[in-house]
Amino acid sequence: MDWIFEEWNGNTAHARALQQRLATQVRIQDELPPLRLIAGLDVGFEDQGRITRAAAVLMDAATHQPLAESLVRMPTIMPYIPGLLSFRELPALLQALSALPQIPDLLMVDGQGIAHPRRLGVAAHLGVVTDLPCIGVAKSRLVGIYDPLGDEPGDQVPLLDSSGERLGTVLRTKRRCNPLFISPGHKLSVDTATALVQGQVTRYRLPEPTRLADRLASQRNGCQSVLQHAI
DNA sequence: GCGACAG
DNA sequence: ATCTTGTCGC
Repeated sequence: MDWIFEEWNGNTAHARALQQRLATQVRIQDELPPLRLIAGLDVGFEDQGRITRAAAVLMDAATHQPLAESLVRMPTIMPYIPGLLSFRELPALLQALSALPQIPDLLMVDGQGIAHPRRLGVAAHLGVVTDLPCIGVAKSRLVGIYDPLGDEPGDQVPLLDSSGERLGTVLRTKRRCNPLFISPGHKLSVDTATALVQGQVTRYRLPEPTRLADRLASQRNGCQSVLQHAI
């Protein structure tokens, strides 16, 4: 259990088995408590990947304004392996989340939710571990099939399992930009997750929470605060 | 066996 | 993800 957060022992079979057990705890539901605070989360790297940086940005859900932010750095514990991303990023993400001054009502993570080979993408894993509503906002596809989608912002098509099961939504948020792959991580449904993401999109491809977290976690353009009054 | 493959 | 300049288009 904790072995994977300590020192990566190369046992991918064990990691996959753990994912299958945790996927059992993912809850997909329509009801969602009133939300005032959303946290956007993302991870970046420094020193050629040896250092992992995780950023969390606390947002006012209604105004899209950042209220607080946190940035943590720690040694990278394992390499990137498709399907096992959460084990690589979760430790840092949990630290960044706990460093926020308040507990958010909803999390939006850069990566997949249940649109994953074993239904436990990083957003689903983080949701189960924290027991908070969580949405996966990925910039590209890991699994699933989908039909071509329109060019207008708001256009969307379902992301399906090979057996036709609904995994998420392929959503166009901006013209001439590749679509986003939205999937529930925990405590919400595909439709709720999609609507909530759309509600946080302004003029950019990414919804504000993950857009700001991405900006903060990224090594490029230095480590700038995303808080307005901080400039 | 061959390709696909979040970040 | 990250290494990197200019460049095409709104």
